[in-house]
Amino acid sequence: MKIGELAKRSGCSIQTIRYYEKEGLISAPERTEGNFRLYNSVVLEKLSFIKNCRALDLTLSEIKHLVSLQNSPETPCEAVNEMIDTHLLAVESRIEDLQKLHGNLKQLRLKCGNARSVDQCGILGELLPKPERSPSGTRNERSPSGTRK
Amino acid sequence: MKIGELAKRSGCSIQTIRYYEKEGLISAPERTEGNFRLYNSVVLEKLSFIKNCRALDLTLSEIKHLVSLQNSPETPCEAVNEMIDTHLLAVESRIEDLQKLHGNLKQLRLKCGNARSVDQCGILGELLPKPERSPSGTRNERSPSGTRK
DNA sequence: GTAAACTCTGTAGTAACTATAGAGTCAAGA
DNA sequence: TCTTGACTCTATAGTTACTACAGAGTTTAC
Ligand SMILES: [Zn+2]
Ligand SMILES: [Zn+2]
Ligand SMILES: [Zn+2]
Ligand SMILES: [Zn+2]
Repeated sequence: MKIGELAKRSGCSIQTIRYYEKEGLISAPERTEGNFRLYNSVVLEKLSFIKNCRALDLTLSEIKHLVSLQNSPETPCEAVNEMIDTHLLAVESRIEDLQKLHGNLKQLRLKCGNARSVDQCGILGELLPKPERSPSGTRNERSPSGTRK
Repeated sequence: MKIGELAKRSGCSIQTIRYYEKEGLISAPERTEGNFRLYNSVVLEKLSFIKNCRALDLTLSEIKHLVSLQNSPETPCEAVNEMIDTHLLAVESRIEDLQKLHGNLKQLRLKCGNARSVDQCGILGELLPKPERSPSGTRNERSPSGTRK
């Protein structure tokens, strides 16, 4: 099986397969005389494993870690559980962030009806820095919520 | 005000400020004789606007678009509303994806108690490709759910 | 024999920064 | 005045997980 067929059968692109090889997620296969990669069906399972992990948003480095664990089958699997737990926490916190963001966007959207001109746009107005409205006692330390991923 | 002070006052890092300048989000300021950037307080407002937008996860290119809209204040602000609406949809869909992911991870986590060895780990077992269990009628087209951002 | 289809390596691009390296500028103290 | 330290400059590389070439070589079919 050459790389093109493997790509079709695995659902990974040719470049992705070569990339995984370069990153050490799958081992370098034999080559034909003409230097073409030659795969057997075992690599299909490895790619499937990787795809399953990627579908859970595990990073390649985490997957690499899991692969290396599989190569020492007698060690305890605690590390696996921890990785999933850590991941769960990250996903949960990301969801919370996005929900806050969603609320902010919803609220912002309400600030403007249609058909105004840009300088009267309620949304743009809201995004501008708050004018220092009160002459006595400045308190302006609020930084807008928001997170990245 | 030199760039260091601007960084402190705006909450953006020095490199970020220079990056925004390179990307055309803020205009290039005057320079001192020694070639140091010299800012006035107007740029503080621009940076604040950008930060507010970034907190809503608007991309730099979207922000650039908003900035350019601000420079033609008489055009209708429809485009602003559309941008926010599009954004809302993207955030909502991302949240849904993550909630699915979260469910999958939770379920996966249940597959393994502690203190097993790697080759008996329920989690790793679950991540491996499903063995073609039934001898009659192969049906294995299920691709695992999951999304990226 | 030749054209099409395939594969190879290596490089650059993506988003929004961050982190250097190596050089120049400026203010204050000895 | 010299020097030290803090600051700034540009340019470049790194981050993540790929994708998309360019330019070359290989294989297959007609
Ligand atoms: Zn993780
Ligand atoms: Zn509007
Ligand atoms: Zn957007
Ligand atoms: Zn386990």
